Amino acid sequence: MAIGVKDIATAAGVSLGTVSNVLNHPDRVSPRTRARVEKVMAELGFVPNESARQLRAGRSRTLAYVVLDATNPFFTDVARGVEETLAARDLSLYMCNSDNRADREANYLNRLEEQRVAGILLTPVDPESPALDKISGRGTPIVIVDRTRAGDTHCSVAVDDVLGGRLALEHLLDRGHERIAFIGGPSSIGQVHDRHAGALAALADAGLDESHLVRIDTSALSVGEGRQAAQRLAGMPGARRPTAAFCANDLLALGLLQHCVTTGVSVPDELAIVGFDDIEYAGAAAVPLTSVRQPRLRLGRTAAELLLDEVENPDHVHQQITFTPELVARASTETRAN
Amino acid sequence: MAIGVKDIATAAGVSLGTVSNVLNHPDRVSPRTRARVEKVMAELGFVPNESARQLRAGRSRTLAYVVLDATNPFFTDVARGVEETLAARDLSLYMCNSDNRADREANYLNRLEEQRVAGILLTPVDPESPALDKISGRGTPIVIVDRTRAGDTHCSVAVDDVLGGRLALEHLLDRGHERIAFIGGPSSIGQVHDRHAGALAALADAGLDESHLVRIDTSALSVGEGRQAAQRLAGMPGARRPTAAFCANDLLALGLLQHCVTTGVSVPDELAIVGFDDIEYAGAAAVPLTSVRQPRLRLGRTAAELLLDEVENPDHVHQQITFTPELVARASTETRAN
DNA sequence: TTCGTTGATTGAAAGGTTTCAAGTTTCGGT
DNA sequence: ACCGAAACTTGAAACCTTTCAATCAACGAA
Repeated sequence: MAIGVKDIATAAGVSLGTVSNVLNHPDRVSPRTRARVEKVMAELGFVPNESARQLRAGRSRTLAYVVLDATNPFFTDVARGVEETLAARDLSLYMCNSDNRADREANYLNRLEEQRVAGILLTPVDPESPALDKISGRGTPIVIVDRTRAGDTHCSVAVDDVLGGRLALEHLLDRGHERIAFIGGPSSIGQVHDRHAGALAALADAGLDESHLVRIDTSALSVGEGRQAAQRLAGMPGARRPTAAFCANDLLALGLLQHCVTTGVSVPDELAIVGFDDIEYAGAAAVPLTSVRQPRLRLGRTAAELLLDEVENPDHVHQQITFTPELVARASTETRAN
Repeated sequence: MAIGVKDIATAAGVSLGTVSNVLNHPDRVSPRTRARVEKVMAELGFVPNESARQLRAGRSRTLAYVVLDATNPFFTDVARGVEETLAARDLSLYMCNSDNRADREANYLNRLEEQRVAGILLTPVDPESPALDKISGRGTPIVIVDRTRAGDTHCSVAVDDVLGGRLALEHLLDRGHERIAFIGGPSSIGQVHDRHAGALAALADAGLDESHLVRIDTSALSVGEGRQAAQRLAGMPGARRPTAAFCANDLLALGLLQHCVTTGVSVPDELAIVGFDDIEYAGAAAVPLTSVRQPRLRLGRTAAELLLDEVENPDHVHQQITFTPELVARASTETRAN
């Protein structure tokens, strides 16, 4: 059924090798035969079999980016940065969604390794997983995105989440808040852990003890979970209820904000809110959201560059790059003029 | 360097065939040898070469979804629906982003066909492109998502965009608006065209001529373009300025809204806004957005089911499924009580 | 003891491409 | 007309699996 190089060769009256040359080394073939072969290929609808090609030639023209949550605009923006860098080269990017589940991530990594992709960009569920060493040890380069990893076994591109957490909390403390909620979870997510740690550090620096940061745990970093957190917050007795919330990401913050707005809780007067990521929707929210901005596109571009270098450059050396986050203050934490 | 079945066979003291059987037909092999072979595979870090496997066996366990815009939450939600359906089966989904560019779409489709993926879900730049017939004609099934196509050459799952446009406009007319902006573009995007057509139809039904719908063209369906459209709107002389806007999707609507809020244009009093898609952020916006809801997850699930049927079922027949959109009214179009 | 079964294992062929050493053609120069 | 070099073209081997017909081993039945 399927047309192969052999059929093309026969139909065009040339040898297999020539057909292959038309495909891979057009310069080696005389213009006339090339034209003839190409015509036949078009007529017969020839589609080279990438499996066979890759099997024989050993190379691959696809990369993959395995993200924690494809529905989070933060990650799709990073992906856009990756694509920008790849667009120049003749490479394709497949995006895979681990949905923050180790089993799904493992599945995808397996598949990608079996497929012998040229390289993998990964925002890992657990950056310390030994599976990563195994995979890159066998020859599929991995660049870690939005996380760092102990040691210099891999390239990584990340943002200083601890600093980010610190910035967020300092901002709230500056505005006089002393009972602050940290909304995020599960804490197994590294980003959540680091941002929380940064918040605690800021608290300590301000001479306040940990009791000033009440932790509200969520089961995911989603808008829905943000809404639920809002209910829990609302259920607290007024005296103990926080006057501000630092959310581990913008999705949570948006959910929280939405619930406040619909239930008539005034933001920022009754509750100030800080998010994290500064996704595009943060500034457009009911009350424009103060958020800790990460250079998303840049993250993606840089990660892609590192990966390409590791793929193409034989004396590549691993690099850990860390970007600095930046707090963007908006209405959700404004103090009323008085 | 790389370990192959041959190495495993040697190390385990069995034949190639047996190693392959351990992989593909474990029941055919005695428990004892199976254990031994598996042990050796683990020790040597054997990773089957999918290219070779696919070349010989002819099957593939991956599907792909080529979307128009990976940063649009609408599409990632559809993708989530797809993944839900695929999760049960042992299949992987690769997401590719055409960014609404025909050349990138063609590139991806090419690659995917060369890779011999089991099937493709596609939200096409141009559903009538003959390329689609060629590809599916050669044996790679394609299901069209969020668009329909003349004829019954493919399965498709879509939402009635014309009806959606009509609903949006009827809603605005009901609220007394008679100078309405249609914000969207480029009109080469089918969804934009259909939604506009629906709007025009509603206008006609109301006995108003086309001049009541002023078209503001955008170069993409993004938040940024929405902000720009807002500026153009603001630049119009008061007498001719529309009192309401129907945006071809929620991203535009959010951008428009954001600009209004920051420049002090009151929504809905000075400008009522209707979006399309009802993405998660629509309800959480500065002014909660009235929007035309599409059943996103259901769209994805259904598309995946159709594709699986086409892949697995020899006497599959193509189906065109159309869902009905639904208007969700929120504050952005509320009429002030008076 | 031998035969027939069943179950486990084997080994060669096949799948579609690229590679590369070897062979053939072309062409300018004499 | 002939030579040598340069330009093309060729064909077989190799890439790593899976498949399947054939072989082998074991074991219960006759």
